[in-house]
Amino acid sequence: MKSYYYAVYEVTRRIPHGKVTSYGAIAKYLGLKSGARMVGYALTTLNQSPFHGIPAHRVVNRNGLLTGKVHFGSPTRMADLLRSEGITIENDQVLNFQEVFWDPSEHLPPFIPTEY
DNA sequence: ATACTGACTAGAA
DNA sequence: CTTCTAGCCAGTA
Repeated sequence: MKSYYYAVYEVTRRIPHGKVTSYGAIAKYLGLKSGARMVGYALTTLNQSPFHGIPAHRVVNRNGLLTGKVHFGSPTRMADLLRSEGITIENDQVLNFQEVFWDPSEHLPPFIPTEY
């Protein structure tokens, strides 16, 4: 497993309760060029990794769409988790996306690649 | 080793 | 406005 996977997990773990972020935002914070896809891939392996307490449901795509919901077992699991945190979901999409969006590069200290 | 597949996204057509 | 395309790179067959 590649090292930046851990970085992705760390960032995801720090998303505040009731907030969401996007794959691209995480990729940008980590300095992965166009690496949004890799972020999604890293989260895919989350199911079989030792990291289970990670709030992966707080990561959506740039439009606030719940693109990763198919990985949560039930079709409504991801949306339910988000709703339980006070986020409004309709049609698998975050309605108040702007308000609940949390940008890692604005709330976390600068990422240092050498620490992984 | 080659081919194909994605929890993506920005830009071109 | 809506597709389409390229770039991204680890897994799997």
